[in-house]
Amino acid sequence: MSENTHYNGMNFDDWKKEWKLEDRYNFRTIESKWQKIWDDEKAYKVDIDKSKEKFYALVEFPYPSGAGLHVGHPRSYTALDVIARKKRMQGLNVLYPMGFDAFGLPAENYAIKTGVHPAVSTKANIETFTKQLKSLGFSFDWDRCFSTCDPAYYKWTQWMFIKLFEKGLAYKDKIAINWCPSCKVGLANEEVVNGCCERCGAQVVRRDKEQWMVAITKYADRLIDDLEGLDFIDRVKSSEINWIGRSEGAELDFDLCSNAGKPLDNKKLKVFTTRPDTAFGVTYMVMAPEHKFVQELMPLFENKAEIQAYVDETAKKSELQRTADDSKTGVELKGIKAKNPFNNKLIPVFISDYVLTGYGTGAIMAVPAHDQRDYDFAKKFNLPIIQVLEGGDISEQAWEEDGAHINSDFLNGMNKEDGMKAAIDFATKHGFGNAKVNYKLRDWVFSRQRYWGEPIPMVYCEHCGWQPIPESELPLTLPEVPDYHPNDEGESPLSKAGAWLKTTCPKCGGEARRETDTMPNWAGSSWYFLRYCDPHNDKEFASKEALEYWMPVDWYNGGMEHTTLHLLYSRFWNKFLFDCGLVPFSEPYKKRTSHGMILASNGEKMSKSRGNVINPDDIVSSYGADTFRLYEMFIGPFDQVAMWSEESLMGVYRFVNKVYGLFKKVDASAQPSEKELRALHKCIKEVTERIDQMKFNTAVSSLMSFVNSLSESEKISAEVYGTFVLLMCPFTPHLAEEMWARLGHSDLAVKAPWPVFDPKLAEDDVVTIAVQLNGKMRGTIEMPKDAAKNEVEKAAFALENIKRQTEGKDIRKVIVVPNKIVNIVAA
RNA sequence: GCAGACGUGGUGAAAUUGGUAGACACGCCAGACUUAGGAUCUGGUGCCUUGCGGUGUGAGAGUUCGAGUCUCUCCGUCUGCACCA
Repeated sequence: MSENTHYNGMNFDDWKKEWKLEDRYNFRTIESKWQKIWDDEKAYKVDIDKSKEKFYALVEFPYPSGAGLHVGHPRSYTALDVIARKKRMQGLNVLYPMGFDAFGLPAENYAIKTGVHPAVSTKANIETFTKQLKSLGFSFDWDRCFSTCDPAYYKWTQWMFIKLFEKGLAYKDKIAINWCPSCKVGLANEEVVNGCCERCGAQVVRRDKEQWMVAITKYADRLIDDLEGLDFIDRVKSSEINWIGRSEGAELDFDLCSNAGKPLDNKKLKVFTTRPDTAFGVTYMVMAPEHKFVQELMPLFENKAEIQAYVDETAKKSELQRTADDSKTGVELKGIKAKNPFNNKLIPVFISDYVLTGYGTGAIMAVPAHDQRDYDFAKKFNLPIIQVLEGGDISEQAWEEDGAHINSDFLNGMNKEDGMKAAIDFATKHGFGNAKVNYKLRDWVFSRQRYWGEPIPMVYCEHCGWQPIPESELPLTLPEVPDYHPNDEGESPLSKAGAWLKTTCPKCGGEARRETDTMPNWAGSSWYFLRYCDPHNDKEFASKEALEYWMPVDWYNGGMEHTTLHLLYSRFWNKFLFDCGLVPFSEPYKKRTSHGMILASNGEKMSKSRGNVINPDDIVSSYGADTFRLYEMFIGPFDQVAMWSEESLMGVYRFVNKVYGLFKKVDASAQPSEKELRALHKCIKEVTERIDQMKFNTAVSSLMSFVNSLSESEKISAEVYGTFVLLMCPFTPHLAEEMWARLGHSDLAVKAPWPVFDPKLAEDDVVTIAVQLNGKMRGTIEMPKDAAKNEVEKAAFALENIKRQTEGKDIRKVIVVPNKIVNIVAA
């Protein structure tokens, strides 16, 4: 494209003449014009350039739903677009990519309803999303766009799964999983919200199933510890730490015995406790009803029927029912006792659903004096309560605070720290326990009984067990199936794929059967940021050179709701690849921020059912992309929830029009006044700083203030207006580009250098100093910047108000804070 | 219960981190103008008071010459996790 195309070869004055013909701000023409030019010129395409500093800005790629883009998406995308654009103008080599997280349930459910292949509907949705995103003028490098459902992409997702398998981190296990009876699919813990399916809201039940698992728990410590050096906002860090839930304590073995105290063979009840030092207060034991000992020891129990009935009842309960009711129920296992290894006392053993099978060992030592749950249980079943920590009134409730040890033999008198150490030492010495760290985090359930996901590249052979398919057979593409319904037995639609299922064992060559489960949609998003570095590579998932240049991500913005899902998974995944020597950094993201949700104007969540959804397309067609972008940045603090307001949007629209209209006053020959220059440089300073601090709302207010300050100017110099236009560019790139061209520039505004402020001009040379009397404001004085203290003091006392009110009073003290305030203390 | 965030006009919010509270915008009031446009422009707008002035950042106390900001106590809101031993 020739240099003059966007300027039609005209000179400045000709442009102005033509412009007069179109007095109104026609955003439709302007925006589509510049979008086409940026597209044609590939203005945002980047390549590795080692002479330049890189900057990798990332936003969470969307799931291309049939509903199209939501107003929440552009809040995040515009914010990082502003940052990316500014960094680009500041001379950095900026990677700002976009793609699609395209596997997932909605496309599959749509297929079940309509018979349309998910690949077809997904492709159509991606086209809609792409069009919508382009209409907003984001500076994505579209050449790097891909979808997680592209075989060329998921080939590598499968390849990485095989790596996980080879390193023993992916394994098949029969576990009680969270089963959604409505979606007919197993869910990861992270996908269960209040005992209900995150997607459909149905109550989740427990179900034993063979599942592929990924051993994320092996990385639990590193996922916590490595947060330390990262620039993540606090609530993200604390959520991750909380979710991983590390607690330090001990594992202790209690011998199970006959009523007479004779130990049963190989039946040691292992418990996890964070307070081994309270062991002298243990008065009974509790196992989860699912604990394997319950069935194994069943012949010994005197009340078999009662026990079995309780076990059955618990199994029927949903997670929600089980946690909603905190009244304590349970059954004693009559016929056995446990022996407390600290004092050899025999104590009763119970089963109760307040003990969870999934945490610790599925059994606890109960210390009713110092744990409210145990206390409630003990009261209900009339069990003894022995206080072992001083303090509180245990006739009322459990004492959960610290106190010196009592009734505890060799621990007596010790504080918590010493007691813990002594108790663990004792257990270790006598061989019944050791220090132990426990996590709430569970291994990642990686199987989904669904069609629209990456096939798990594994085959099962009678002789050789589970084997990965050879790398040469990747990608293992999704087969066609007659229909997409999962069945009630929890078999994936892939089980209907006929001939596809049969294959040979890569190890022995014998008959083998393919895995029919697919991966969760979190799989593809766990490494997409790596692929952006080198998206067309068909030899590797990304070249070492590209990864070394672009990684880590410098700034990643996304939703809070992904903190314990995608963010945690992808950090784990990256660490795993790092351990394999495949990526150069152990943490993928340097900085993580999170945007607040956009609510409807009444403060409710936007939803189809409430009918209060704002469609970005409507806003773009009524007000233009620039107004939309600028409004979303102005709406309020970026990290907080905001309410949609059409009135505020109008205010921003007026401002955009005003900036456009200001061109009328632009005069190529006008010299900027000092006042204008000062206002301009102050604006450059503020906008620059505030973008970096993510204070977009006040950055916009700086732009508005500057325009207000020009209201008295008859003529505006082209230089001042041009600089201002560049400051607008990250927010309103189309308008900026248009006005930049009209000023006679033949280069693109989006490639122009970011304005730099002159510190001398950015600060006022005359300051207004407040004058206080005994801390109360009594007036202001105008002084040159950095005026001498005595001058300032003199001016302060010269104020009428001060003269009058200090008359006859004793001046005790005068505090002068340079350029800020004078406070006179008088009595 | 645990963790995190927060509480400022009629509304969304600012406040250079201890120094003029309410920037910027919405709304409202008054006026100007018009080629009637989703108009635009000018001025005003925390509360009480005719004025002088007083008062004001959830409540209360403290530190300070000076507190929206720091400390303590209490009240309230939102978000995440939650029978996690």
